[in-house]
Amino acid sequence: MQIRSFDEGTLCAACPAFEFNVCRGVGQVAKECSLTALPQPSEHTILPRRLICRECDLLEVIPIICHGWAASTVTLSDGRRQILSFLLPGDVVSAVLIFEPVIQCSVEAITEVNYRTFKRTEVKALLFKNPDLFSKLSRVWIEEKARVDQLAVDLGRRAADERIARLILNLSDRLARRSLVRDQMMDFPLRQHHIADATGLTVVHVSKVLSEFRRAGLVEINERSLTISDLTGLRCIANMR
Amino acid sequence: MQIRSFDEGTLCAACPAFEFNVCRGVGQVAKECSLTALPQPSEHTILPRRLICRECDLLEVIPIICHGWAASTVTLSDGRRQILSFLLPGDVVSAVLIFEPVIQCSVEAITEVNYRTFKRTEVKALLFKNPDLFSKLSRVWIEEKARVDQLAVDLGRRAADERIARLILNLSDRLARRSLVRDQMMDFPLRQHHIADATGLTVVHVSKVLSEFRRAGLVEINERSLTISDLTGLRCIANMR
DNA sequence: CGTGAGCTTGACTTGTTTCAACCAACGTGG
DNA sequence: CCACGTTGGTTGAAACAAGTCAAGCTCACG
Repeated sequence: MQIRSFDEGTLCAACPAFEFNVCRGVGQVAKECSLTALPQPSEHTILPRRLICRECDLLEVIPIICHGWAASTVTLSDGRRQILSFLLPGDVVSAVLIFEPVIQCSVEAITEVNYRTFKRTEVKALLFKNPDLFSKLSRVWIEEKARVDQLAVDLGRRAADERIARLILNLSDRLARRSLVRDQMMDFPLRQHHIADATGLTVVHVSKVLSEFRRAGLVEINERSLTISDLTGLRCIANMR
Repeated sequence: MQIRSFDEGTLCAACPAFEFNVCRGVGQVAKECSLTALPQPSEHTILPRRLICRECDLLEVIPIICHGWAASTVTLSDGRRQILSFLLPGDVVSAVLIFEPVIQCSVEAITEVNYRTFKRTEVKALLFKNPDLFSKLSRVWIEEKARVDQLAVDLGRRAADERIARLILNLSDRLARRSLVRDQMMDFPLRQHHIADATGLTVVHVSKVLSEFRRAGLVEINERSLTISDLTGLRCIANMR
């Protein structure tokens, strides 16, 4: 299964921001989302572990992921790292960039990542002319905020197994909305250290919990792909306990 | 020291959202922020521990705190609670409400709270006519997001004493911007359970850490007020370790 | 063939929670 | 007036979840 990429039609419906990606070259979609006014976005490809941008960078541009996974991260002076969100195909790197040129966290490619960038000034101008686009982008923005809120609750008040179970379920949901899940099986390029950094745990502990999940028949992980074998069980761990 | 209220001129400068509060009745400020088009906001006062709104409420209105402290909280089914932010005089309850009527967390008064509400439709309409107001509100929105991001990092990657030190310093900064700090002394209506819920710790542990801080001569807390006696020391604990 | 990144496992340590008891302040109602 | 419950804070002992350290394994890569 190699569906780390995007299915344009579906994504456009599931993920408002993605309209940016397809606003050129895909006639049908372009008409729908009235973004044809934007000039051709510039396209970039970067290797795993490389940075798309780094903390405090001045970006005159809004990057949107087209292909691959990335993570937005914050690193403390002593090396501790927190991943604030995983970016999937169709995600805006950060909706904040629409109004503010300086980004507060680094964005690192997990897989090979292909992304396109739009000039902020142009997007902003278009935004005011087009209330439909405006409401779509504000939804993106609101969802982004809701996810960090949720993350804070998870990190503040949930145990290790809950956090990991929820991470898996969240990713699975987001991938499913992009039609990137088939039979509970999905592409899963995360290393355990990504999971650790996203859940505020250590790699060692993540390994132990994941082994436990596997032993309990909840998930199977191999070859950069993950299958949820016991959805109910996983949900159960994720919600309560 | 009883400065839990606001100094209108200062707040208006320090805190864009506060202009909403003063847009009526304060001629000078009203002219500056061109919000006179908005009808008189409705005013409310509620007692400590009461809710301003609850999770999933449908709010056709945007509340802004004028006086007192509140907290926006999320509560899990088993009673675990996480405070996502403390709301001080001049704060919008949640910038999300400008575009989205349903609020994702409860907002609870800590002290007696006085707040005013503005109809979302009216604010929204005004927003499009007034790019200056727009950019001010987007700054509020961005700051709100930055704070949750920071919270997530703290909860994910920092130890108990760091979290508590940072909470105190953050509040002190925000109060200082509102001229509510004199000689490192500020009104501090938080109970230890608020600190616990904000830092993802237990009340017992908060008590221990705070006692430690007091013993080390970092802070003094009494009678609902807090003094930072050793700013450098506190900063040191907050940043590194 | 060596090197480095990633994963697993076990033994041990530590930070935080849990449980419990106790005290102080406060308001309420008899 | 006292008795009482409630809320908030403190402290200590024991339990536990997660971290640290360390060793060993696989795999990919040059």
